[in-house]
Amino acid sequence: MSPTTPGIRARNRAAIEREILRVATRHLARDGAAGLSLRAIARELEMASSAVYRYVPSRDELLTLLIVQAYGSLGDAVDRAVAPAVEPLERFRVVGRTTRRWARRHPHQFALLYGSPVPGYDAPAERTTGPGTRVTTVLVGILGELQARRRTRRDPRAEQALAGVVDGLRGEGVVVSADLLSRGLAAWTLVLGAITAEAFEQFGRDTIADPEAHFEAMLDLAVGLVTG
Amino acid sequence: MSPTTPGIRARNRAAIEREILRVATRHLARDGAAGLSLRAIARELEMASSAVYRYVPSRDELLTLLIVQAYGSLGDAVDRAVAPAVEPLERFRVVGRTTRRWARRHPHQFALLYGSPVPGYDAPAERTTGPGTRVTTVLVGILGELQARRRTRRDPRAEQALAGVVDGLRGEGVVVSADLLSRGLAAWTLVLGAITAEAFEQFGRDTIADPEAHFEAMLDLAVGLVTG
DNA sequence: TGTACATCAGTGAACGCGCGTTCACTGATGTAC
DNA sequence: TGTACATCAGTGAACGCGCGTTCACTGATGTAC
Repeated sequence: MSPTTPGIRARNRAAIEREILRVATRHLARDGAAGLSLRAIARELEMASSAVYRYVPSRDELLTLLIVQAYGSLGDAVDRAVAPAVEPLERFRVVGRTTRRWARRHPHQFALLYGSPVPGYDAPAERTTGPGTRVTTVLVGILGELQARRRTRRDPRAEQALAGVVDGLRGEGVVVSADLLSRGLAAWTLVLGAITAEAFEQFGRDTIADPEAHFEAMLDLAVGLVTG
Repeated sequence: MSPTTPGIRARNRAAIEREILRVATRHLARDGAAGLSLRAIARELEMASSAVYRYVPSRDELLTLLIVQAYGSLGDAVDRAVAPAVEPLERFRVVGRTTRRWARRHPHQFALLYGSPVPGYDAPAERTTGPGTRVTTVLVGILGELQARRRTRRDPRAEQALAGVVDGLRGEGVVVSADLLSRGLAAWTLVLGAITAEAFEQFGRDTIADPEAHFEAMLDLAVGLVTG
């Protein structure tokens, strides 16, 4: 057996690793991050709780894996939904709608990424920031396109607030003025805020009669922020 | 002793109730809602853990008290900061700034009110919605004033999305069009979203060079949403 | 092809921890006559 | 003013639960010669 093809042990290993992650994802979806328990996962897989440690070094590591996976799931959904040919402002709407739909389908995952920090856990930045920037990258691409067909306005305060980011983006080949970036951030903050408000019921249950229509209204106003 | 003046037992009781709430508030501020523990509070007050049950019927009840208290604390801060005479748009800014300052000073309280739900606990609506509407009331008042000096625009989608709310407000003596209410909700969603993003580091640590300037920029754009 | 050894998966018991809540009980404080 | 009784605060032990993690050990799988 050549060393590149994995033996059955390695394949079993990979299969069980997937099983663990699958069950963990289900538990996360049902009970939330705070309720995630290695023992419960082991019980469901009918292994001794100690056996899980052959595959996952600790509960915190597992949480990190789940965060990475959640970012991946959201990133995939957005990438699938966004067709690059479409007009940038419409693309922005699609990103917003897709993120909202994803959040509604995976509320605990959404809370894990965008909600209060999990008590007793802090995400290792070096492993979660990468997967976390995929949606941001799409949004920044949209801003870059918008900038190209726009005359640059100066906004000294935005330049101060976002010093460094504008330069950083230019280093990645995206030219965006501080003014437009500030507006883009506001637009996305509004969209994410609307999703958060809905997910966490910040305005009370059943206050808003038609959540879809309300979200579309928020999207329009968000678009107005970047075009204005 | 007249029945209206409380005896020393009652006064001791009230004092100890305050003590418990004080310690609970400190623990909440330090460890967050998920880490709140009756036993830990009892330990700090040097009483048996069972003794706490003479004052607080359960952990969930205590959490409810803390939520009510947090809403009160935020409401007080906003009321203190907002002088009714001031121009409404400036008042909106003051509400935003005050809420942000409060959130930065009380991050765990903020998470309790506006973050992910506490696992295993759901707030009894009949006791938390009242205290939770104080900031909203101020905002609605601002919208009412703005409406008075504005010609009403019709927005059928907003009317559909917010059916009931507009009528409900009118019942409380506040006349706001669905269009303006929708814009006001967007503005506040943007402000709250910006505070949330900062509190939960949604855009990564240290991405924004000058958070104060950034927040002011968001406030300006939020104001633009209601005037636009 | 067969044998000796190394690697690995998985077990079961244990450590040490913390939690919410209940319950029978003691002793002090208040109340009614 | 004094006495009998009721109320209340507080105790300490216990129940029952769950958790993350470690460790010595068994038996199967893979590897080198």
